[in-house]
Amino acid sequence: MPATLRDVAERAQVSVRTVSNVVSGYQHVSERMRRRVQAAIEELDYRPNPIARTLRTGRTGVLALVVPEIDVPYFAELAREVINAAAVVGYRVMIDQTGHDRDHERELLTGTDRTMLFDGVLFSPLVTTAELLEMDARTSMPIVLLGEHDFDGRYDHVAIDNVRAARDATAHLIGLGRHRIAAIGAQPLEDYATPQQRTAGYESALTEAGLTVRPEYLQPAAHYRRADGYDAVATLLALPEPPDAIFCYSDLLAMGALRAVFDAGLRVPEDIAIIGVDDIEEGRYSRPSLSTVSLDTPFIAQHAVARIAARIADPDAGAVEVVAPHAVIPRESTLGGSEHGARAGRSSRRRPSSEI
Amino acid sequence: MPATLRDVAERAQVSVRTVSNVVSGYQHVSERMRRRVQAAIEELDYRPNPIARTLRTGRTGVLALVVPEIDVPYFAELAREVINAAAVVGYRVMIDQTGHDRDHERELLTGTDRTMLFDGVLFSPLVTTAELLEMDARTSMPIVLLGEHDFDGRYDHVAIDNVRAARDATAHLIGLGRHRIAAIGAQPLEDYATPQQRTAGYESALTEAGLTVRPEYLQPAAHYRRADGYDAVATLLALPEPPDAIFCYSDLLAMGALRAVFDAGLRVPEDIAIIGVDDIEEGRYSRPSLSTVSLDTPFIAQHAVARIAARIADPDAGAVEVVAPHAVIPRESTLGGSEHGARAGRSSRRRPSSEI
DNA sequence: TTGTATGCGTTATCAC
DNA sequence: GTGATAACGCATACAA
Repeated sequence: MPATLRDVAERAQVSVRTVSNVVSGYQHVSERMRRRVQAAIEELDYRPNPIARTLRTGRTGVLALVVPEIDVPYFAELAREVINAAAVVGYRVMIDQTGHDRDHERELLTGTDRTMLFDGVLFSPLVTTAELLEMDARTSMPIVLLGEHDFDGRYDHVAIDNVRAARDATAHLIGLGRHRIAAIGAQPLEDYATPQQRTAGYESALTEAGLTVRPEYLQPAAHYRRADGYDAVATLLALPEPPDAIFCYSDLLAMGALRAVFDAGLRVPEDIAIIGVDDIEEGRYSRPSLSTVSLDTPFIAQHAVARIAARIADPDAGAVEVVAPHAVIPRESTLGGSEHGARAGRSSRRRPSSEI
Repeated sequence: MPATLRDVAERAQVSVRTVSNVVSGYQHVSERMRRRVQAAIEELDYRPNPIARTLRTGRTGVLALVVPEIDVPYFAELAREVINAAAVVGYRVMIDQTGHDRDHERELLTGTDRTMLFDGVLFSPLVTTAELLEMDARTSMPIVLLGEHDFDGRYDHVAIDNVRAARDATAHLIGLGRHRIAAIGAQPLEDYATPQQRTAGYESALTEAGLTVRPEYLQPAAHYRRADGYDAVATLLALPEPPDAIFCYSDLLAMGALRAVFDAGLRVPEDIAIIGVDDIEEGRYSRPSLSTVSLDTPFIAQHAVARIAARIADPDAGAVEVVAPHAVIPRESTLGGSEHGARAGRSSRRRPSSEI
């Protein structure tokens, strides 16, 4: 049976009020009292009950980070940074995995969920813009959206300029002299914002360069995992005129694509150049190392935590949008080279800037 | 202001007791009452406060999963499975990242941590056996150890037979006809159990095969990340007589090793065969695909959750040890082949068995 | 500066 | 089957 505040008070011959003051570091406590209480606390091995404290104060000190799948490296790396950033300002993080389940996502946002014990949620959503806007923003808890863009300003979010990122990636491929440029990751049946924006950027880069947009080069991917990238490449290679470059909407898709091209007996980048998005660590060690668009994950994490803390402090403040920088990182999968050991692209993590 | 039980009671003209009964699905409630209460609940959009419930019942419904780094794929994949397994039995999971900080680990175990709001912890430890045993098991919360072995039976744990796994991996390399077999991942300065056990297995396999154990072939690795594997290989290749095979204590080390061998202008497996441990998805797509010892992560997750649930239900029950099966999965990094497209080793996840 | 008393929203123990 | 009421452990308004 753990000791309570009252136990300590009895032991130290003081009131619970005083003990509480000591525990929460209240200023106006005499040194004598403080020592007496402190002694009792240690003798009884007293530790405050966070649940009771929360019931009283209404704050849990816990943030939720909601991601589709925690074992997708980008989300895992994001989670790592978020946990660290949150710790700095005294928050713990609870990771929630939606598994692409839209009901689960909605439940979290609307607060229907019964086990809602966090002060705010950092949400890396799949749910559509439309659905989010449908929700009554008043009743739901503090939310910061991650990675999305183009909301109407009702929610805080730390966004990526998806359109520009996609355009930059595609432009990089065009700059290499490629003309048959495919894209993997579109999701025509759903109205998720991110893939749509990336497709828009991809197409605008082609158009700007005077290249025609070929529908058969726009390969959908159910999820953004390696197997999806692998399968998409198989489809592309079966085309009468296969692409000579592929822009993958995620690095993980690209890892699958890399292997698929290899399994087809072709070379990267000689036959097909490949670029991804995310700059996960895996891509710095793969063969060939993966060209990518780096998203500044520490930046995203820090700003997300700062935003949610501000939102919790003042629920009525206006929504803020922060755009995280991105940068094209060319490596072997587009530049080639290093066919035996340049240790290319293994540089440690840089701070990406917005410039390409 | 969210509605409370009392609000609902007033609205429905019943006592709070009755409302509580309806909410928690109590049996003996008349149909008429139930409907009346249900209506009031919906009208007021009432949702029970989990904090208050927890204060009363003493149970949070939350488990902590403690791992060194969430962005290490093995832990991310484990986390995914644990979250899923926990959801089945009605638990949520809070992921805690210790960042290799032993104080942090100890704090979690001894319950010094102030924000302790979970019913039990699944612990994938770095902390030593000795330190764990020092702690007073009575005062700490329900714990299940993951991946460790050879405790004295005071803690539940879901273990891997690390010695055998390492021996099997090494034996696989020996079976290929390799004689200069190195190992990466030892940590001579610390007394972590896992690396010690793997080293023991590695050495016993060599000895059994009549090969000499060469100290210079036992490469330490500070952590188990790609960069550590990369650097260790550099050291091994500088040896007067470099190895012709390497057993890496984790797949992630192996991914770094693969790239390092390539950067040195050598081939895997022709010049150096490589095998890892964990069977992370990344290794099924790498070039060459990675031979590994598969640990049955779903098995580990399910048993861990079952154990912790049992422990929570009966804190005084005897400690139980479960040993998860493992299996050597040979792929291109030891077998070779597929130098242009066999799609080898891309089979979907099997249930590994203990047989090699 | 410290003590007393009330309430946070539930569940559970009694009665009826 | 349902109603009143006492905890759960803490923080704080109000008194002293």
